[in-house]
Amino acid sequence: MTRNHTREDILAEAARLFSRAGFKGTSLHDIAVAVGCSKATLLYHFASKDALLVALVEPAVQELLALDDRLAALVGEDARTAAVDGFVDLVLRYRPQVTLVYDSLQLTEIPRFPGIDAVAERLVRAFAGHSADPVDDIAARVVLSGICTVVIEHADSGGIDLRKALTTVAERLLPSQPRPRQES
Amino acid sequence: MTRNHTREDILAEAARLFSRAGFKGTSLHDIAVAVGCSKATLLYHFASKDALLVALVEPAVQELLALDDRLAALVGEDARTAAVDGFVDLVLRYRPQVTLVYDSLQLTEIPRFPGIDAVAERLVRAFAGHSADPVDDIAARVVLSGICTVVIEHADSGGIDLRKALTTVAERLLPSQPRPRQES
DNA sequence: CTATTGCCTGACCGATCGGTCAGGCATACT
DNA sequence: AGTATGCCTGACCGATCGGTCAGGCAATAG
Repeated sequence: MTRNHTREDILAEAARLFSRAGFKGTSLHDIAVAVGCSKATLLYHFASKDALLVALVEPAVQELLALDDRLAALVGEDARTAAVDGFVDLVLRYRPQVTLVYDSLQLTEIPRFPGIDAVAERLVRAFAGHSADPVDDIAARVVLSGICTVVIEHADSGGIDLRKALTTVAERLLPSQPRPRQES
Repeated sequence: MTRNHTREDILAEAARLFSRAGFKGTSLHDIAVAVGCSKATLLYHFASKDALLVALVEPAVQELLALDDRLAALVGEDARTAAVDGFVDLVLRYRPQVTLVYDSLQLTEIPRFPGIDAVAERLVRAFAGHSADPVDDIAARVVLSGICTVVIEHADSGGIDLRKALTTVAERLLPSQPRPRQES
């Protein structure tokens, strides 16, 4: 009965509040009230506010790293398709975390995961089909970040399948014209 | 000599710091130190921290409203082209402000400008070429927000013309296939 | 000269922040 | 029985937050 469901409650409420008001915009007091426990309890389960943030984002980061591994084994058209599908799926399943990282911290905050920038860069390359054209690179960045923001802001404008719409959009922009495959 | 260049200095430093650490992540003390004046001076020139933010964002909002007016007079292909070109230009010229609004506040903050959401929605419609296809709507949102984020994060990856690349990307995604024009 | 006005400041205020700590209260073990 | 362990808490701490206020210091006006 006195299970450790409190820890999970804290994570859930923190995700909700962080993604709504941002990391700095949410106090430990806010979270404690939402969970229904004391502020000291938060700091019993998590060493600090930063540690809470890390615990929240960590599984999403792990999945991103796993996607990165999967992508490393693929080339050409398969690589881009897997990148788009995998990324859209990941971003949809971890929406609050994406909101958090994308809105609140971005350049600014404390707990940068090591090597995550390199992963993001490889993802961009995969989106661009490893093209050498700088416009393709920009296109990949627009689509990647655009997907994030749309998922964050999407409040269900008509009951369309967001996953399918996003992958369709990505496919429409990224590869369409026949392009000589190059490198890797 | 004792001109009011202090006010402008405050605005410039506030834009710099806000866009780097976010609105809540930047204190009046930080700004005062950067400007080289006292915190009280900030609050002499601006009624509050919020008022400083509003003063900072206001010209960009005015230009966005002006773009909205210009767009209202156009239809069809002209409307979308003007929307893309105008938006890219605006976002490039007001990069710090865009960073601010996009990163720090978004859903959360205080000084929402009235009717700005409607303007953004009309801009999305223009990007979508007023298509009824929900996928076109999603595409427009991806491109619009993607452009914002890319401009924010772009640290000059090779000396390409970012303006031209962005408009090219937008044109590539948005209209390409022949599409029956519908509604004004 | 005095008076007014605009720009600026140090000192201070209450509120809130993240974080610490000693201890309460169960349950489980010996 | 005692005692160890896990979960939780109220009270408190120093730091920092946005904001106020009385006054100083030019320059200009009369």
